[in-house]
Amino acid sequence: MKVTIKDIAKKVNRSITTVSRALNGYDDVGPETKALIIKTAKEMGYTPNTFAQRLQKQFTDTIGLILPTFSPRFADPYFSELLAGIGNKAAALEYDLLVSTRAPGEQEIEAYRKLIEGGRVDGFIVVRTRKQDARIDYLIEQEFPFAAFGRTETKSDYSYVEEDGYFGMQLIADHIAGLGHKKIAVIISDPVLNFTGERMNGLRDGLSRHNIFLKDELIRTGDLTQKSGYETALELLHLPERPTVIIAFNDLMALGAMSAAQELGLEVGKDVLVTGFDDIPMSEHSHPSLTTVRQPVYTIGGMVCEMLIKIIKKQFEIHQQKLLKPSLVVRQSTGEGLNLSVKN
Amino acid sequence: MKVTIKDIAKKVNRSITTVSRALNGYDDVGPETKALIIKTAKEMGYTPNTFAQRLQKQFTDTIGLILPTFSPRFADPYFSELLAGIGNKAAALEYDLLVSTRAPGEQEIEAYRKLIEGGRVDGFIVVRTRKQDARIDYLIEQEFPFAAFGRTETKSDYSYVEEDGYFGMQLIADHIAGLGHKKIAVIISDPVLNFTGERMNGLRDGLSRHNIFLKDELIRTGDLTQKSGYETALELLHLPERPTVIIAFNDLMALGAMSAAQELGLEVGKDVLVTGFDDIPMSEHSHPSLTTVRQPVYTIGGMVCEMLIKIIKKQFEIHQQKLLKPSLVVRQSTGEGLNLSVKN
DNA sequence: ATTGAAAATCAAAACGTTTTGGTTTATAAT
DNA sequence: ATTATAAACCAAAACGTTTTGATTTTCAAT
Repeated sequence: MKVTIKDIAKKVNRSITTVSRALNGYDDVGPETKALIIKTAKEMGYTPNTFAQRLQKQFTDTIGLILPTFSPRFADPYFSELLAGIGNKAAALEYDLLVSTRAPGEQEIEAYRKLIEGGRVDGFIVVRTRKQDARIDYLIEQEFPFAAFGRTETKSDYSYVEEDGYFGMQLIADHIAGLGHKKIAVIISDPVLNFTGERMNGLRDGLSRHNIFLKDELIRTGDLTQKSGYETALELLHLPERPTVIIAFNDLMALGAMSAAQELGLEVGKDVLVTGFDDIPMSEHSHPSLTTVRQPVYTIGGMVCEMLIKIIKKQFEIHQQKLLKPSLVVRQSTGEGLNLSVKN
Repeated sequence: MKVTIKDIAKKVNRSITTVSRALNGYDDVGPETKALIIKTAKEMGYTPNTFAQRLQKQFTDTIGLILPTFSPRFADPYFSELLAGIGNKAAALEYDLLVSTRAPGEQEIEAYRKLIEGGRVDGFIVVRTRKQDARIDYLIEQEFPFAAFGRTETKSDYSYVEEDGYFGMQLIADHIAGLGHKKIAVIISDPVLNFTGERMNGLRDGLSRHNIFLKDELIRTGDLTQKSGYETALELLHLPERPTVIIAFNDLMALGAMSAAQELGLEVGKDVLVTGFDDIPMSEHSHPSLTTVRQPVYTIGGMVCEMLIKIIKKQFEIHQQKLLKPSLVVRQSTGEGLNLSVKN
């Protein structure tokens, strides 16, 4: 049988009020009773019943995270790292993390609604924001605490952490332009996602400063998986006028694109350059290694989590908005240090 | 303000008992009152307070998952797919999923203890079992419901789902032996993990049937990340008598090993064969594509989750133990269809 | 001796449900 | 007309906490 506050009260011959107050460090209980209570509580192995606490205190010490699963096979190193970042910070700050997975759409909002109405979480972390984001609209309308990883086009009055995709893509643009390439193909992500637009603008503006303009025909949309990167690149590389650069909007697609190029017998980094975005761990040890934009996902996860908890605790009244400057990581896929590899 | 059962009771002029019973489908409430109650509940947007329910009913409808994070950068597609499998099944069966991440060790058990004592979860899913698994020992001792993905060496009386690593590695052994290779290197995983032993035995036994015996020098331990696969393979390939096959204990390390080989100018699938284990999505679209053993992680996640929920609901008394037969997926990294790739 | 303030303690209410063990009302059977 | 049965309903207790608003005790100051 679980030990309750009542059992302790009986044992030390005090009221449950006193026990509760002693355990919660109030100063209106005598020093020796307090010591005694704390000692017996430990001896009896007392742990407070969370649900009773939460029912009474009207908050949950839990944050919700509903992962948008796009493809059926949701195998993304990016997300597991983000999750670890969020989860570890939450644990450090003594919060529970309630995780759900839901495909974008009607069901998704329903999942948010249920958690809110059931009083199950104190706030949400919203990830992978869309240009028009029903989740954010809903949460703002409900005045429910949340923090987002990413911005939206429409609303702006909420707390978020964002890496500057516009800036990141300019780094790529400068790098590629600096290498003298002009036939540039792009594998973008779903235009519905906010970062797609950001990155696209950054890329366009960056290239145009070097008088390079993208051809519509060379812009294709992938779904952020390696598979789609592979397939899209295959199409691109079969075009009569083959592009010499493929810029992918994330690493997974870039890795897929490299495979496609290699399968066609092209040397990546020479015959065709490939760039990614994210810098997942794989990108450092792929062959060739991938030039990409570093986004410290683990850290970002922690930041968003911390931000949300501060919001929940009302530790600041104006919304926090952090824009992180990513950095360029130049590797072999754009020709860096390729001469190092020698047969045997 | 949140709508409670009391508000509804007041509105329809019935007791809260009746409202509760109507909402829970008891048959001792009149048909029209029942209809009325259900209707007003919907109109007022009533959602029961989960904590009150749980406090009263003494169960939580929540399952716990504590992910063992080995490396600081926890970016593993395998785990995010597993998580999706578990999460979606949990949602389908109306259970919450409480996720924590914790490095193996003292703190880890502490995390289990806290969730149990606080009455926060009805059961656990234990993943990536160790040969001697303190988590499982603890849960058995506490008689707390759980289901594991993986077995242990010591205890056996509990429910689990396991893919047959012994069998899987025999498939690899037969395949490799059939190709006539003898200089075989292995990148194993941490010997503490249960599947390491299983797979090793399968590999040894499989190869010995073809009169092939592994050299100790060619057996190295990695940590399941791509990086360690890369580094270990580099060592192996620099050995005076270079192995012609590298068998890695998971796909991530295999992909790293391929990069290493390629960096040394070796052609994977010809100069050196590489195999993995898991069949993560990346493996199909790497270059060359990776020969591996398919493990349906998403499905397994769902199975373990379902199993646990059945245990919680006491839907069977003897422990369920499922051993899945994995299948071999032969691809280019062991020479399959390599002739297809043509320069331009 | 009385008063006042401070220290220590506690009974009862509250949080929002479900469950227990009824009671009331209507209807049918004697 | 009484009794038994079924249908519809409900008051109160319970789950395990925290909080509110006391009350009691102690002790110093008058």
